[in-house]
Amino acid sequence: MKSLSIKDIAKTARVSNSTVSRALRNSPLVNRETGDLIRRIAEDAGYRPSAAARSLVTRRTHTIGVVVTTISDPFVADVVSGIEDAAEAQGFSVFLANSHAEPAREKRVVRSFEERRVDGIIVTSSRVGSLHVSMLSRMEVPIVLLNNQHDNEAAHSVMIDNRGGSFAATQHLASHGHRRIGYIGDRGGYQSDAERLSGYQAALEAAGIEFDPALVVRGDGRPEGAREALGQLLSLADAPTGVFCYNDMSALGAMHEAGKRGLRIPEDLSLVGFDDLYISQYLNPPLTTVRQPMTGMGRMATETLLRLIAREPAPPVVTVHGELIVRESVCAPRTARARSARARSAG
Amino acid sequence: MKSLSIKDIAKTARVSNSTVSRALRNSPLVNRETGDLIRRIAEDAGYRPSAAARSLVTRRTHTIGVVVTTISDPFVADVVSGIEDAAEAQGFSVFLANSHAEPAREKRVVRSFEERRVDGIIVTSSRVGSLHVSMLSRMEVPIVLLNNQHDNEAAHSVMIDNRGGSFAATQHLASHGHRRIGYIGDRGGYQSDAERLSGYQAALEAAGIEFDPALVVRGDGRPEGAREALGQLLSLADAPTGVFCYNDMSALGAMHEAGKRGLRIPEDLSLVGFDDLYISQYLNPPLTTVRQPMTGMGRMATETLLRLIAREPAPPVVTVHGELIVRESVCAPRTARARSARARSAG
DNA sequence: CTGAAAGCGCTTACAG
DNA sequence: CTGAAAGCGCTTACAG
Repeated sequence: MKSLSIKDIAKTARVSNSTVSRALRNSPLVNRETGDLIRRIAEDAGYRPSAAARSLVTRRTHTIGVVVTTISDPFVADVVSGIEDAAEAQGFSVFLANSHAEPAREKRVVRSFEERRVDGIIVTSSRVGSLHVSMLSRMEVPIVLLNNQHDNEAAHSVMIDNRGGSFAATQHLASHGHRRIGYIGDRGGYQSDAERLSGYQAALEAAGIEFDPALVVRGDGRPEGAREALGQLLSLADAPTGVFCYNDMSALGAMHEAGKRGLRIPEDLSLVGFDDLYISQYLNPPLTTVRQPMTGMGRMATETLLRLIAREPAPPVVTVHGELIVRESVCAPRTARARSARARSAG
Repeated sequence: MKSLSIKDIAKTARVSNSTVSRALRNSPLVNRETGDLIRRIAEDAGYRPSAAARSLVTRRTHTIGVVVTTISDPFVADVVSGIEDAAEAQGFSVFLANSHAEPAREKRVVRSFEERRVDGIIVTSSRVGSLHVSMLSRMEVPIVLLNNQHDNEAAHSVMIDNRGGSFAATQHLASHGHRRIGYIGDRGGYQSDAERLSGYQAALEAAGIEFDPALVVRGDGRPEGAREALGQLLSLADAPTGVFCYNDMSALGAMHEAGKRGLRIPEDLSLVGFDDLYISQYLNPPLTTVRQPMTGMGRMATETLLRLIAREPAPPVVTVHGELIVRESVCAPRTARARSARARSAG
């Protein structure tokens, strides 16, 4: 039951622990034949060196801690997939922890990562919570933030170019002739939300469209909140004909709400999302959106982190640019007359 | 930089290491005041006991390893969320590893879990790969399989009642008057696929509908495969009016393909899924499906595993029953005449 | 090339 | 209630 130790291998190989240790790490200090013998014995016995014992002396655990709000979020899941792939490729294991944005939980997670002596930490799309600023910067290991929602000069980060992406999305709507363009934001999105709003405004300005604050409403980054937000937009006297949504989940909710109200996408309402979740291409209609390379960003975050762990230089901020993926949720707006006729018959 | 050890705390508290160790674990063997003092000193210093050092002597790491095919799968992500929540609640941390169903990767993952001396392992919806049978049963730690695709008597498991769920789904279609009911399976689904097929057949029989092998086609459990599979079904001379899909991802693909062909759901084609992914309620139309309590199943798997780790008795198999969630993707089939009329105009 | 020894940071009988 | 000592399973100067 009890697993084998280096001593057991040493005994059957009739050498010292030191030699076994060296042989197993393929040290050139060991005689070729002796090394081969030891490795064969270890292999046959199914010996597995204890990572705990090793890390106790090397002071490296080859583990990284990943904190997410919730792994149930498809965006987060993709990011984590990229993180794990990149980590595994370099012999690192990942501890995954949900924080659910609960301060108490975040504290426990950080404590646990400290006790486990993770070599580094990645924090994904952190919302409020206690993780910020002080707690993170007090930590002794490198930290990489991915799409974090608050400025944090203490840590390295991988960020999507929110402004550029939302500019492209909004411009796409404008280029189809939309003049009344709404924005459904995320009230919990902080920095991302502010930046996407700013890109939206810049695109309006570039298109010579006056910014109307009434066209900016906020959901919660999920379908439910977006449904309500779209409702507000549609109750406007001069409702938008196109809407840019904070993310695809919001666009999904908006699509659903529009359907409930008998509005067709894109004929009655054009919609653009942000993220390009896997499912977005299969929606009805397929969603036009700004692609975030989620697994790629997870990979980059890991690469930055592993570089920091190895005390190699790494860029403090890597900015990733989204790509507008044009599908079928945008078309030219209907004329006002056609719209009101339809509204009458639908009402 | 170097983190504090028990010695540092002992020194400033002017007691021995042993006493610090005891105080930190709230041992009743320590004088109340001394204990309080030690705990305060440790707290103020931000001391964190080394999990590695502790586990070296206790032979417990309070970690579990979780192997998934890919965390990008929304079903898997929800399961893992439940696993992590239940583990965290009991002071366990989780190592997450993608296997991507690659045998080489699976071997590395298992080796890594062995070296890290995880206290137990959960394997989710494992497809082929090398994890099965021998490799798993050789392991010295308890293992729990969740919706595993192969019989494995060596391990405990948490399973959805595939047969019951697909029976209900198929029966739901039959009860709406469908007589030509297709099944889009998952060619990589092994046991789950076989059981869902069996439930489908049982429901047909119960409804007095003769089983037609031509109505059974297989995708890959994802939208793409289902699109192709639906194409096969629709090319039949006597195409089905309703289709039960292996999972919601397949239903999403079928929905998309139907839309491309100008078929409306449910008027022209009724669809039922399996899983009840978060997004399914927001599809257009909202998907009727069999709910799998994914996070709950993750929790149960963890609870079973922790029980085994504690050497308490645990049920070898816990079967979870799905619930049919009726939404809007099923209605009565159109008459043959109406259908062919529409087919003509659409063609 | 090899081994004996010290030490990583804890826990836990054992003795007092 | 407290401490000295041994030991968990490794790695790594140090000496040969």
